[in-house]
Amino acid sequence: MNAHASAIALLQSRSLPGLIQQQLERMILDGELPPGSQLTEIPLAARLGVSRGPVREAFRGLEEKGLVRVEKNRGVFVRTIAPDEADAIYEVRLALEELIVRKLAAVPDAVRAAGLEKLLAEAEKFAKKANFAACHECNVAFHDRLVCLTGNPALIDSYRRLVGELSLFRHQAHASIPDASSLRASVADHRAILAALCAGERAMAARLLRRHVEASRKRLQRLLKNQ
Amino acid sequence: MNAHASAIALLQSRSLPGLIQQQLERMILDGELPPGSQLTEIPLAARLGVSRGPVREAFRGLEEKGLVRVEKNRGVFVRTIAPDEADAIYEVRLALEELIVRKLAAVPDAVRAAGLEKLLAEAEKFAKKANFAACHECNVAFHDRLVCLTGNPALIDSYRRLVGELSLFRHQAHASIPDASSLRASVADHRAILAALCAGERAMAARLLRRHVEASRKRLQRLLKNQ
DNA sequence: CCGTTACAGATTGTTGACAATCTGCAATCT
DNA sequence: AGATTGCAGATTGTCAACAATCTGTAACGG
Repeated sequence: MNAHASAIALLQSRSLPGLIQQQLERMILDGELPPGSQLTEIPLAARLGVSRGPVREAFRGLEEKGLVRVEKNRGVFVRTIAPDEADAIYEVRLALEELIVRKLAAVPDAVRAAGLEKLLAEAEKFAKKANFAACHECNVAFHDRLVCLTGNPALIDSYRRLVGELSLFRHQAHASIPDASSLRASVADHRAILAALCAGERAMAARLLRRHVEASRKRLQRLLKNQ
Repeated sequence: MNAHASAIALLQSRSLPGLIQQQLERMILDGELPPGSQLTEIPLAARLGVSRGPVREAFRGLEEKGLVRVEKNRGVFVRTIAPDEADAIYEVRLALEELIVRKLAAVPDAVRAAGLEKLLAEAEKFAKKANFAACHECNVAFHDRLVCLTGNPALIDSYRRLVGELSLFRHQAHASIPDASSLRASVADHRAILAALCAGERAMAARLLRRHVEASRKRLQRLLKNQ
């Protein structure tokens, strides 16, 4: 009965275009559909076993979300992001991250109760095992957990959108997963940030986070220049 | 020929769903379609002289933009925003505004060259003439011009989205246009902020802006409690 | 009299078909 | 040979029809 209830809830909550959009979004963010590649309606609809209508509706949602670019009478393409744009996105992200730590440093108990150390421990485990994809996933999840802890829906939405676009840029730079040393540095940064937050040291947490984000930005920009 | 060229450009650039979305967006932000009201496909399609398909696509875009809420098999409704949510939105907006002034205070020449005084003078003129709708429009335009001056597309997008949602909340509170004294206070605030920006006084501009946004937030929250 | 159920109208969800547009290739002309 | 034109195939844009779902109403039974 529990399974039934959840199935019913799934059918009621998400419409078909919504599910298609979610699926495509995952594929784009995972890099299965690389930036610049075209999404053609007919093969996609056939592969998903639906008609073109719902697929087109999903496209509109993805466009508004900034993940695809629609060219009239030509087709829809996974969005490409110029280095300047990526820089601009990083700038906004930094402002939001500062808001996040400002809010979280005010509620250290909530941060401690969130069990973020476990996530970091997992990241370290993956790094040791050289499972860099999983490690990177943990690192992304860390930031997402932080923003979710703020409980501010507008902040969560805005932040996730930016992170998604940056993920796109990372794929475009053919660096879907950062290299091992970058990953380890990130995990260490996260540990320091978490410690500062749990101690309620707002200024320290903000400084660490700024350095953390800036380092990530520079790494990616340098990578793109070389390539 | 120039007219022809622009007509062609219009047809090429914007698709039919895009135009419908733009039109609906305007109507929602102008308060013609109040929060909570339903958008039914058939009458809308009939009124615009198109079929339901493009209208549905426009709905998806509006949903992703946070302007409507889609309930499966029930319909789409102009989004309503709870006071808590509005507060949360204000919080993010403030963080973005701080980024805006930080950036603009670094380029006072560009700010001076933007001709914002003219906009403020117009706002004052409208206030004197008791044309409060036009005055409010100028005030909104002032903020929009500021964010555009940053030249950061991600910042512009994020900011506009928040402002749109706040506009929705204002309509919902039956305060589509602030009262006369609020408007005049806003114009005065804008003058002070502009002066600080032109002088490159970053800290002063940030302080003024924070007070300005906070005042606006409190005004709206109080209004909603009374009503 | 109140709650339940069956039904009719209306609205949304999805589909397949048709029209308009684009793309690549081959034939033609200079 | 190189550029231009015309055409066939493929893809997108739009539409109208059909199926599924919801809403309000009226009949029915307790």
